[in-house]
Order: sequence, then C-alpha cells, then structure tokens
Amino acid sequence: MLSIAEENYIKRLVYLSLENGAGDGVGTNELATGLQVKPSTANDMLKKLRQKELIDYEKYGKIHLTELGTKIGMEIIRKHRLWETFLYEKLEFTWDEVHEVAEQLEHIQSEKLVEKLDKFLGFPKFDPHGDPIPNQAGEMQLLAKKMLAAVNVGEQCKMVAVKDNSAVFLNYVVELGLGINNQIEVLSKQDFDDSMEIRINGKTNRVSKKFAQNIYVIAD
Amino acid sequence: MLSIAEENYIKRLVYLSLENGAGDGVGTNELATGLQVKPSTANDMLKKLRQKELIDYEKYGKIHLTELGTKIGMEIIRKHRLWETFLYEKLEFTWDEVHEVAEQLEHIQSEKLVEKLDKFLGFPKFDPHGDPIPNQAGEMQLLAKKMLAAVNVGEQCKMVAVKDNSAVFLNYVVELGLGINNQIEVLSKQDFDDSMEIRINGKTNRVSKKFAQNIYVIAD
DNA sequence: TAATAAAGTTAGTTTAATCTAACTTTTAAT
DNA sequence: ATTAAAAGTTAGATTAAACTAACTTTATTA
Repeated sequence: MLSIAEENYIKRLVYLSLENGAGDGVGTNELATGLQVKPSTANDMLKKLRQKELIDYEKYGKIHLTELGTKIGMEIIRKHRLWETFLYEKLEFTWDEVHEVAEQLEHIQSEKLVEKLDKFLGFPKFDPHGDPIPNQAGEMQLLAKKMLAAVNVGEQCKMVAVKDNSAVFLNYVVELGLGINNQIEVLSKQDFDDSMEIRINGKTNRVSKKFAQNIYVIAD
Repeated sequence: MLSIAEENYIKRLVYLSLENGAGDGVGTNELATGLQVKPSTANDMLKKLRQKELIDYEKYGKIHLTELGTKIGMEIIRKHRLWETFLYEKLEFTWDEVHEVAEQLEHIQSEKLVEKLDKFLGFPKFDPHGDPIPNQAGEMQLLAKKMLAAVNVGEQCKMVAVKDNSAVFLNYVVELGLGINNQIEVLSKQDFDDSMEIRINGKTNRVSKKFAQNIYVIAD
C-alpha cells in the first residue's frame, strides 16, 4: 500500500502527463514544482516509485507512468472527484471549498467506501468542477472541452469546467451567475484586448481574455 | 495542528482515562499496549504531548489529560462516531465494518466538514454501536451502558448495541424482532440458569444468560 | 523488609520524507 | 560550436515516529 506522499506524487504525475499530452513524459523539476517540494526530494521519491514499478524513466530522462501507476493514479482521482461531488451535493460546500477537503479524503483506503459512495451519489459522471469522474476501471469520458476564449462570435456553448480553482476566480464566476452546465452565448469580441460580451441566463456581461481562458465549455 | 500519530495517542488517553475512572490517570505501558507500540515509543510521545500542554504527568507518575487535551480528544471521538453513523446510515456499511474506516476518517481536518456532516445526519446523539456522540463543546451523554443480563426483574431498558457481531447471533436478534433503540422489559428471571423472560414490542420471549450477556442496554 | 517483578525511562538506531549545497548532464542561445 | 542557463542528480543533514537493549524506579510478595 502506498503512503500519502507516494499517492500525491502519482496523482501529480497523472495530471502532468495529461497536460503535457501523448507520450511526452514529465520532468523532475516540473513535478517538484507542482508538489511544492525541492527537485532533490522529488528525485528520491522517483527512485522509489520506479523500484515499485509505478513509473519508468532513465537518468536525466522524462518520466512515464506504467500501466499500474496510471491505474493507481486514476483511482486516486476517482476518489478525489467523488468526494468533491459528495461535499458539494450533500454537505452544501461551495465550489471553492471542496478541493482542499477532498485532498485529504482522497487518501482514505477502503474500496468498499468508494463504491458505496459512488452508489450513494447516483454514479455521477462529472464532479462539481465539470471534470469527469473515472469509473472503477479507471476510464473516464473525455469530453471535447475547449476554452471560452476559443468560441466564435454568435456561437452558443455550455460551461463544463473551470481551469483556475482559486477562490478569487470561483467567486467571480458565481457573481456572474455562472454555473456548471449553464449556457453561454458569445455576443461580440474586441480585437483590441480580446475581451468579449457574453450572455448568461439572459444577462449580458463583458469579460476579459484572462477570464475567457479559464472557463472550459463544450459546443452547444 | 496535531499529527495523526499525536491524535491517536490523545484519543487512546481519553478512552483509558474514562475506563480507569475518576482522576486515576493512565500508565505508559497501558497506553503503549493500547496503541500497539513499545513503551519507549509512547514515552517519547508523552514528552512531546506534555510540551504541548495536552497532558500532565511527572516522571514515573500517572498521565492526566489537561483541559485542552481532553477537548481535542473529544473532538476526535466526535468525528469518529459521526463518521461511523454516516457509514452505517447512509452507505449501508454493517456494524462491524464501520470502525476501521472511521479510524481513518476521524483524522480529516475540517471543522466545516464535521458540522455539515452532523447536520446532514440530523444531529445524531448515538453512533451505530450505541455509544454517545460528543457535541461541538465536547460534552456527551454518559449513558451507563450495561448488559441486558444485569437488568432487574420489572425494569425497562432500551437496546443500544450488541457485543457479539457474529452472523448467527445477529440473525437471532433480528428473529426476535429486536433492533437498536427498541424497548425491552424484563418480566422474570430463573435463578437456575439465569435465563430471562423479556417483552419486545408486546411479544414475550425467553432468552438465555448467554444471549442476555451479549446485548447492551441503557435504563429507560 | 529484602528480593523480584512490573513499570517506566534513556540512549542509540532505523526509515520515510524533507531540506541545502554542490555537482553533472542536457538544452538553448549567441 | 562554445558557453551559459536550465534541468536533473548526489551527498549529507534534519525531523517524526518507530524500534531494541540496557537501565532506573516503583510496586508486590514471600
């Protein structure tokens, strides 16, 4: 069984592998930064994880998760997202509060707990941030998510997730009356600063480029 | 903030203090045995906990929790029993499965989580084992749980827990129409074999001494 | 009450996860 | 193509929580 520290390294590796795309692999410094540890610390842990056959890499080379490592990582993400859903749906936590507590809950070891929780929540497919929840086999729906900034004038879309999970950003989102699965229509764009006018539930707002680059949508 | 190890020592000290009664204090070996560590390990931790003013003791003397130590201990027990209740009531865990998982969940740090969970469960006063759940202030109903076998003829009581968790026993309990919080009236006792006649929901049954020694009740 | 057992303590070691500082390899830029 | 910067590694130190072995104090009992 893995320690909490080991689980955190594996989880971060899954996220970074997805971000970097395809078989690009992950770097030591990148990983260390993401975990807020020094590269030397990450390096030590990487040796241990390779020993346990959860990752694969050569000295000075990129890190890749093995099949086993990926499976374990997906389980942790599954737990994280199920707990986020629980906190949001059942305990009235807000969007920005769920993450921190889920970071702790994701390390609880009990297969039965995860499956019962999943059932209790009605087998949700997405968490409150709109991110897909992996199933028991570690598979998850990849929805063709894109940035709001990439939507053309006159088109409609549906918000599915946010990129930035900070409290300041999420508060702003809520203030705009925007939530998961809400429709957004792009009314106009300014070439000068890439700000855009959008309509949410009949209400029109102007949002910045930075904002539009932190909202994930799907075509609608 | 306390580490999981520190929390486990404090929790065990609360239980042992209650068991030993009044101001008797707890011994190092007793504590070490309860936590499945060596006395020397416990001794080191005790120094740290004294440093943090959670306990009070002199070299070679008995250990007493301070007011702060007791408060923290009761919070951990509160969390443990709320989680047990959650697992039992909401996730269909059985009586004997809840403890192990609650041992992990009790260490999650989030005041909001505890209070929201309490509310979600409808502010329960007892956990699935019939043990009282401390309130936010750390106070709990001290119910003098006793064996059904110890109830006098003519008295009424309420079942709060079972001692034996075996399937054969639990099946028998169910067959008798007995469940948690059910009233039981002791109608008569046979001095010969200590069997007793009891009334459950208007139905009268004769049960053995062995049975009566495996049902916990409180006066009613 | 003296001897022995039980309880408690100390000193020194181990392991996991972190750090700093110094070093090596790879990558990028002039 | 050299060299400087970035990325990655190694060595040695630290802290928390555990251990063993040896020791001291307190309690028991013959």
